[in-house]
Amino acid sequence: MKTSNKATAKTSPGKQSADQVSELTTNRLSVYLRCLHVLEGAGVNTISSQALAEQFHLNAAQIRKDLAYFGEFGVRGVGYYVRDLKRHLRQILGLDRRLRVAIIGAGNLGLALADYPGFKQEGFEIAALFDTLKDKVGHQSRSGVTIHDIADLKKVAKREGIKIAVIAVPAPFAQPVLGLIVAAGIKAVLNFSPGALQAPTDVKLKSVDLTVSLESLSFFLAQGDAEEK
Amino acid sequence: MKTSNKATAKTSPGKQSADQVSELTTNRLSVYLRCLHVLEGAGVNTISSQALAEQFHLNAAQIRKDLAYFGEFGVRGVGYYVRDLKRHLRQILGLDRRLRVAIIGAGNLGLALADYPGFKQEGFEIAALFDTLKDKVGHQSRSGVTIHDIADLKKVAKREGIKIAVIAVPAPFAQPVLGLIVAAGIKAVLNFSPGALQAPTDVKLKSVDLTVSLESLSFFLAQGDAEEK
DNA sequence: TTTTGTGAACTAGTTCACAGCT
DNA sequence: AGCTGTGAACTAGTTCACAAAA
Repeated sequence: MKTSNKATAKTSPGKQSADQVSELTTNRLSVYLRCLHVLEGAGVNTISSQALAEQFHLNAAQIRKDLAYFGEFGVRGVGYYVRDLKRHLRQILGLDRRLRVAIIGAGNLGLALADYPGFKQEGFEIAALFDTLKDKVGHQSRSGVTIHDIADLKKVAKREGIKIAVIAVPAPFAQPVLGLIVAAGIKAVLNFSPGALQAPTDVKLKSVDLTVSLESLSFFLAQGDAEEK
Repeated sequence: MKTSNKATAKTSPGKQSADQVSELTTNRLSVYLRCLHVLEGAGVNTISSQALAEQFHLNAAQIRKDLAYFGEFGVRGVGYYVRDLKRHLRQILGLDRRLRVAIIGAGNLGLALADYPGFKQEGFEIAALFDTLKDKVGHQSRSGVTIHDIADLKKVAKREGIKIAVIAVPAPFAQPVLGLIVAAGIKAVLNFSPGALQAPTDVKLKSVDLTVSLESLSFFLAQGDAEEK
């Protein structure tokens, strides 16, 4: 990084400004971290962007550019030290701490997510489930997560230090539930219910819409059928 | 559509060329269709792109452009007829037929997806579950979907006319399972396991990576914490 | 020599703005 | 008058290609 850098006024000159990092970039950081896990497991100490790109079907220039937003982690002529870069990425992604998650909706999907092993892996901890049904409240998921009354969301969220909420309720309840989440002071939400939700700008809402995904696949199939004559 | 259109050689001039429609566009078509469901339910007969955009927080020009890829569905001075456009969108998305889906992996997530009501809604039908565990094979999900041995995937897929596969197995099995899916002649796959998979070009693979989604939220929280002083 | 970090070039996607149809 | 359909302008994202560092 040249110090005589005239353009693109960076707010904090050292690194970690993250002024306006695209979501596509942050998603890729997560992918890179997973690649590094694999490499570390294979006993690799150092990796070039080129080699990383080839091994995991990525683009070398993009890897370098994504990483360069946050600092100079590479060594010219060598590449990146796997352990070092992994540590940096975990720190950038905020994974260097336990992140407590609440799942709203103790139906099929909510309970499945609560027991999903992939979450625990990288520092996420399912701290609570919430539902409205009286005969679910007080019980636990298979893995031992307690189901609370959704009316207690704010109280339990504060007590348990919950930072992320997952919406797994039927579509008509999604927007009101989001309201409760926002009122509880939670700033990051992963939504599994179909349809767009409206959230304040200081709350990060990410949606996984299974219907849209499936219909997109259906479109692909319909096109294929139409084209082949 | 002017007939004196010189550039951008369309393969089939009438409509429905869909030469190279972006995935972002097809995802939005699915969103539009859902909006139209709502409007139809509310008894609305006709809607302008402007009104549609305002009501559902979309962009009017984008709606028009997305739709114009596939034909001239609007009426100048009026807008779009809700019932008509809905029918067109269902046809474009290939939803004017039952689409049979198989879920591979009868664990928590697979079983939850099998019973997910959102799927049945728009013509999708969960026709079969697959697993390797002998004590699961032969049983049924809560909603009555039979669990087959994954070794029978090809046979059952042919018999049941399965067009879409959903991967809900632990990460290490995802790539080999995809191999079986491809060998069974299924051309559209929705993958829930973390990590990138390699598929032939004639197979459409769509991945929902929960880890990436959560880590992206974590990044957002980490940035917020770092900036507020 | 090898490989990073990065301006420049390119490609994709979105929004504007308006001619032309109803 | 009202609204679509669409080139043109703009914005975002990706890839190239190379100077500078180790």
